[in-house]
Amino acid sequence: MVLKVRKTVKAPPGCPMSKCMDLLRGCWTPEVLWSLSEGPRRFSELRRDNPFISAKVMTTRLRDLEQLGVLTRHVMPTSPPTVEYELTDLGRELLPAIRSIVEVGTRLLLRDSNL
Amino acid sequence: MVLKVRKTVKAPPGCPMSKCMDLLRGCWTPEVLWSLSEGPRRFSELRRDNPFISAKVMTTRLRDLEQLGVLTRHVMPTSPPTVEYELTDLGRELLPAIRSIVEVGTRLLLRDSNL
DNA sequence: CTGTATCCCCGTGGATACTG
DNA sequence: CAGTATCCACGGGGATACAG
Repeated sequence: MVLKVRKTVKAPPGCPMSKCMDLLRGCWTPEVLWSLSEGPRRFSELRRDNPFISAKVMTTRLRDLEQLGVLTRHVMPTSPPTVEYELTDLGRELLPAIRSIVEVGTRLLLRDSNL
Repeated sequence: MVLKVRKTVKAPPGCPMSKCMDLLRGCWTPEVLWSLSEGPRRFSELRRDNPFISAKVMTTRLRDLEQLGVLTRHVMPTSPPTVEYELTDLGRELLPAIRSIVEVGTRLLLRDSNL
């Protein structure tokens, strides 16, 4: 076994932009958070919301985001199991940025179709 | 020589968020665009603005962004050479999203230091 | 001053099969 | 239902040296 010594630093700490981007890392992350913006959702619901995200990636993103304190994972003792994900306060703080991204993207798409 | 046949599709076309994120690809991209938000800048100025971005990556990002129509590259016939980069209209449309990212990040940083 | 050319590492993500 | 386990491909990015 080898310890990871390598620095993973991609941007200097203390920079506002990277502070935010670090939480949005992974090109599917904004989509997942967006799905959660209206309230708690279950794993299968998230998958239905984003049919192009594989189960593996979905799980990875959710685990990472949980680790970062962006969302919470709540397992209910049912059978079959039910798991609910919900944004934390920190997660909700990211929504304005994501909303901007969506708005800009929407405008660009409209532009395209009007050409 | 091998032809690239593999699909590079990361998100379905027609999705607003990916429409915007495609233009912001690369974790240094927002920083570069942010540096250009106040007007045209030269290569060396951009490097000074973002001392953590290597020359190679800076060039790569600038070339990609030029290709995408986000900025223009203007070479002046001086010696030594002078090159100026400037946002296009499309590039300026991305600024609101980037501004949001910066704002959120700033708020998170302030929070941290107030703890 | 404005880049190129290598080389290499690592994270993200796709595909597929399998599980409690 | 809610994941895991593998394996693999690709692209971004760091480091360093070199170039017109």
